[in-house]
Amino acid sequence: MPTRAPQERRRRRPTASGVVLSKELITETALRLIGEHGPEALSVRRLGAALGCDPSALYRYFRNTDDLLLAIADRIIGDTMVGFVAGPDWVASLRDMAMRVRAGYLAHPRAAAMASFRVTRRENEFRAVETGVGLLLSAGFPPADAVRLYLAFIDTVLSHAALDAACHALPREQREADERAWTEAYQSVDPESHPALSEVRGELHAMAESSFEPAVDLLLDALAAKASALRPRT
Amino acid sequence: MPTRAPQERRRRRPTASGVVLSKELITETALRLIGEHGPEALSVRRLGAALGCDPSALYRYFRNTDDLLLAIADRIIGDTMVGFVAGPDWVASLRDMAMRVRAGYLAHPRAAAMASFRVTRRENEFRAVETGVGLLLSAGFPPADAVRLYLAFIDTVLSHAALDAACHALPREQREADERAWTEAYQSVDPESHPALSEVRGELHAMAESSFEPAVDLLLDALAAKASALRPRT
DNA sequence: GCCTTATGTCAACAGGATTGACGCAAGGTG
DNA sequence: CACCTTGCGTCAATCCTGTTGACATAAGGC
Repeated sequence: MPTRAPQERRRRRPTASGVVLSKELITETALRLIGEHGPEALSVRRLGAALGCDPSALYRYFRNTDDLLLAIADRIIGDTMVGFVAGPDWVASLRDMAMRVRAGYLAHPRAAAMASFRVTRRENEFRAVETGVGLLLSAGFPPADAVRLYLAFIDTVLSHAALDAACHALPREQREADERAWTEAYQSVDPESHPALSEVRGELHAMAESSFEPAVDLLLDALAAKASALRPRT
Repeated sequence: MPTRAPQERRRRRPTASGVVLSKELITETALRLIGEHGPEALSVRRLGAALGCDPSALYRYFRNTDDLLLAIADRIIGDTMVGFVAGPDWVASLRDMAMRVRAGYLAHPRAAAMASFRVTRRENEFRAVETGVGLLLSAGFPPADAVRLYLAFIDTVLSHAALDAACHALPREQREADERAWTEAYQSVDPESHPALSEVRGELHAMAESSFEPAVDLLLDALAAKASALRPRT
């Protein structure tokens, strides 16, 4: 008879409220907590209460809160990349990756704001790096360039996604006030002291929109140009 | 006799240690504290200790710690763009702007990390938009494009700077652990399941570095290419 | 059925932000 | 010069936070 894997062998004693804890249940609950009540709602005490266990029980599963945070971040990465398959067109595939990451962050705006700049060192991040670097290698970049360019790409994607997520996490009134600023406050600039702003006055409303797609497309343009410089004729 | 401005009229009683408090002294001390002892050294208690006053005295000057943080952020923005003048080369000028923003954020990472996603709508932001849009107009872009492209540019700069700042704001152990991950944990990948990672193994240390300059340069490359497509021969 | 040990619980600690009451002294006023 | 208002520094208290060590108990292999 096959012995079960060690991590499945672990005994899971139910808590006082009858729940059986697991890493998965904890990260899920944490994500739900953040989504419902904001990032400041995430504390070991509140998480324990939401799970129906003593706060200190969490330390049997995560070394500390940072460890928990990384697990949450990795779960978001995993969710966003579910069902993704790299196609033959590396630029289109990277673009698909970018749009997925953004969608994943927008689905959990508040968690994204906390975790977007961390290296999770976990399986899902592993796979994302593998995929992205693989695409750049397939484009013909040598390893050193593939790594550097992937980093520039993914950081742009992650940080822009975090920016979008942060905006979505703002209270509605504040977000609308920020948007109105571009179409109202900025309209009455003095042409003398601010000639450029005055000249583009009619277009400033575009500043209220997300720059995610333009920025990613500019970056992909630059990558494509670099790649075709590598192989002048294909 | 001219009456002094209300804010100058305020009485400033010296603290027990003889210091006379002010908004300026408090923000300066907070920045010094962060610079000397790391970002986690900023707490009301420690700030009070550094100033030689009771922690609660700070609440006479700032509504709460968030208010204090915004004051600090505003000071950083001001410092960042001091002395900047746009030159004739629009690409170089945008690059200069980018590097200044980053330097300003990195000098005070924690404050930057917390405030970088907000729209200030104050004079400094005003001037930055004026300058940046003006540079793109001078490059020959029509108003609508100048606005959209400036947005993509500045968001990339701001969000990458925030990303860098956020990494620098991490406690040292966490940051070092994140960096080590690329040279250690990621080294032992299975070549079978992760062929691309395995191929670039020797270059992964680059992932621990900042992608700010590569990303900004890629974006500027793309902008320059777009501009020269506008005016094939100058 | 026993023994090991994983794991949930409890109590405690240090340090965080914030607030309300208190009282000193700074400064305008007469 | 003396008085009175009030700005503001101080103190003490409250309620949070993460984290740890001792303890108890049940799960599961034998």
